[in-house]
This record gives sequence, structure tokens and C-alpha cells, in this order.
Amino acid sequence: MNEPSVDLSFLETDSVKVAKQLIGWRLYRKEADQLIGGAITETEAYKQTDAASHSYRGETPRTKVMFGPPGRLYVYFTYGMHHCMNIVTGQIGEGSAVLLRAIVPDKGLGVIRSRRPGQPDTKLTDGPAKLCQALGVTLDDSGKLLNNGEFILLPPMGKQPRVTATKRIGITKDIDRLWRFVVSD
DNA sequence: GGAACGATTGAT
DNA sequence: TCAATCGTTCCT
Repeated sequence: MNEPSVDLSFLETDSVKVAKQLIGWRLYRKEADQLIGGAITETEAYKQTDAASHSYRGETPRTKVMFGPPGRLYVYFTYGMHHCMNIVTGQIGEGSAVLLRAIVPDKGLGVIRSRRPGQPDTKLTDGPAKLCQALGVTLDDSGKLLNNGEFILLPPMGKQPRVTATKRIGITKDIDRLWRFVVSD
């Protein structure tokens, strides 16, 4: 099943705007007819003119998908053990994306708990690598197109939450940009 | 071919 | 505060 009614054209614009706008949207993965996922609560923007971005030094085999069309997943493997997932934004050739850092899951909790054994519900998907572990996202998923039937992005339920901008986490370059977005308290 | 480093996490 | 752990990128 596709999601033809969802307009994802906003992904074609600047990754900072997209990162802010994505707060409250719901991300799901469909596995064996079961949805797994929930509402996005934390994002970060990356772009080619940004020294913290994987795309800063131009296109490489790893970052190729970042330079492709928007609406695809860019997944990378880091620290020898973790995966993180992005949504590619902007125009073809731009090298920009939004890192998905946290969601609040509301579907597929059983599957998620089984993939995050020993973790309390509050720590199931509150980090970029935790999110990928919970949804079973790996490098095999990099390049997949949103709303292709497997990965599904849906608008916020009700009105979009208030959003706070902060500095990004875990980077050592361009550290002062306020390109991390979280749901306001 | 070699080496440094990393958009993290979980335990100490 | 620190180890885990290995793919990617850059240097020689």
C-alpha cells in the first residue's frame, strides 16, 4: 500500500527548515503488515556548506544518496557498531539531509521492546542509533524512498508541537549552529 | 597499505 | 569518564 495522499514536497527545501518542520511527523516501518514507529521528537539538519556534515567534502561512495533526490533514506554506520538514519532533503546535487534523532513510539511496541532488551520504555528510541535499532534499520535501507510501502512518513496528529532550536550533539565542527530541533517542554 | 577518527551508546 | 569496534576517508 502506498500513501498517495501525503504531500512530501516540503522535503525539497532547505534542510534546516525541513528539520524543524519534521518535528511531530510520524515515521513508521511496515514489517509483515505491522507498523512500527511513532512521532518524531528530535532532528538535526546537515548540509554541504557545513563542516559537520558528511557531505562537506563532496560526494563519496558513502554519501552518494545525500546528493540524490529528496525523500530517500540516508543510513550510515558509525563507531563500528551503530546505524543512524536521515531523510534526504533539497534538490538533486545539494548533499543535504535531516538526521532523525528520536521518536516516541506508538505502534509496534512489542517488536521495539524485543529489539531493545532490558531498556525502559523511555529509552527505547531516544537516540539516533537507538531509533535505528528499534526499527531494525541498517545500511540495506539506505536509498529507500519514503512512502514506498515500507517506510512511511505521515503528518502530525492534530496541531504541530512547539519546537525549540539548540546546538547539535556529538559534533566537533560548526558546533554553534542552532540546527537541532526538539519538542518544547 | 596504514592510520586516525567518528552525526553513539551503555556501563563505571 | 571511558571503552567498544570497524567502515570510511585521507595520507603515504
